[in-house]
Amino acid sequence: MTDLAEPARPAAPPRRRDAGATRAAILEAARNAFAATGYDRTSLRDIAALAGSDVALIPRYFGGKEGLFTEALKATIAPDRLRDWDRSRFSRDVAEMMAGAADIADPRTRTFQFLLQAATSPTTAPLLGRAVEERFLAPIRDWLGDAAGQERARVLAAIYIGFLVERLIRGAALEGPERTAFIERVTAVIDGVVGPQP
Amino acid sequence: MTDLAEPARPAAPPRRRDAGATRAAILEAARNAFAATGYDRTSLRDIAALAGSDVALIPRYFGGKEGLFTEALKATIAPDRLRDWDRSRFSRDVAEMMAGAADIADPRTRTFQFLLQAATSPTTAPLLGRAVEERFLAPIRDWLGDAAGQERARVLAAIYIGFLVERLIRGAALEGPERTAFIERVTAVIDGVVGPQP
DNA sequence: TCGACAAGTCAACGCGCATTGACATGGGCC
DNA sequence: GGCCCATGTCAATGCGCGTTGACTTGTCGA
Repeated sequence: MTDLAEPARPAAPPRRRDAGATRAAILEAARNAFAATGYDRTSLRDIAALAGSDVALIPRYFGGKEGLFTEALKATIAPDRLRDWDRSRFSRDVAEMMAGAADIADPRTRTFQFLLQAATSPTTAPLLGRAVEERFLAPIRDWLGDAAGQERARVLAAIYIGFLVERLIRGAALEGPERTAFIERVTAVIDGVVGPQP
Repeated sequence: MTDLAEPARPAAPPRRRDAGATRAAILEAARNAFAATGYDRTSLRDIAALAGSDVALIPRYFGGKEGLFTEALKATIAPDRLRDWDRSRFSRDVAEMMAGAADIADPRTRTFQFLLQAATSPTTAPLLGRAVEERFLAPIRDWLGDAAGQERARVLAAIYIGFLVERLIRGAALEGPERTAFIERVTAVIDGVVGPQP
């Protein structure tokens, strides 16, 4: 984590004493750090350094590491929704997204990594279940808009999750003809589930 | 982890000095413990207690925690059954396996949990990647036995992982018509990837 | 039977961690 | 302008971890 910890924010506006801003900075740093390295391998010292803050503030503001984690999880689950996809390009868009590098810069990758970390803990797994329902299943279901939408949405979500995990494991991005073939294949698979573009 | 550590093996035959058996007991305990709580949250002391053994033996026999984990992974991802599968029933078999994956008593569930845990820790993800390539992708690739085998195997692996995650998140086992519909859908998806039965 | 060596035990070390409490200090309010 | 509480700093504490090395004990071949 030391590589992440160093620069913090080189020429940041010298934040003055502002508990709210400090809290927010810590929370943002926590979301990134937890997503990148997981709960156990992320130390409060890392987060504090990343936020340009002091370690001791974290137990004080969030009641401890676990408190910070749950709050970061809430902040991650809550806000944005699935963007509006063009249905005629849906499967190909999704396939290309999946083929993309394990790009840490992509906020979707970060979010997903974070959520998946949460899935392995019995205490946070229900949170993930709710997040998936809210962020994936419901929008896709509405979007499919037919009777079988529920179950097809679930299959689609599973495939989506599967490819993201696969990317997580491999680390490297797909390139060249391998990438092309991959996209073709995934497009076909998704079309098989949601139906080809009408 | 203390709840796991206590009983060890109540009325087990008093194992005498046998390095092979001790090694095996440690490995078995490690597979369970890693699957249940993940790499970071599992201590060697937990594993040793679970195996009714001593902590110091683990670095000695396995070269350290990572060595133990790698070996446990290898023991878990065994390609043994794959070659026995009847190709004409392949997709349906896999689909049914996925439908039953939430059953805690099923040893396959432990495998799933183990893999998911491994995927979400940055330390273990590369180890998992190597193990999956060697023990999962390569056999399936050979089994499919055509030029596109590599990429289809990867797609299949991703789908497999995705459904296991989905099952783990939801927790409850599938029942009745929901289960039937699930199996039908997954079978169709897999057929779409590996090709329908020839 | 007995000695040698493998197998198992035990205590200790160093390390990194989260957390604590005592201390310094800035800035809004009278 | 000066108090005083919210805000931030710092050093110290205790704990659990993986790992090490010196030790004891069982077992098997000569």
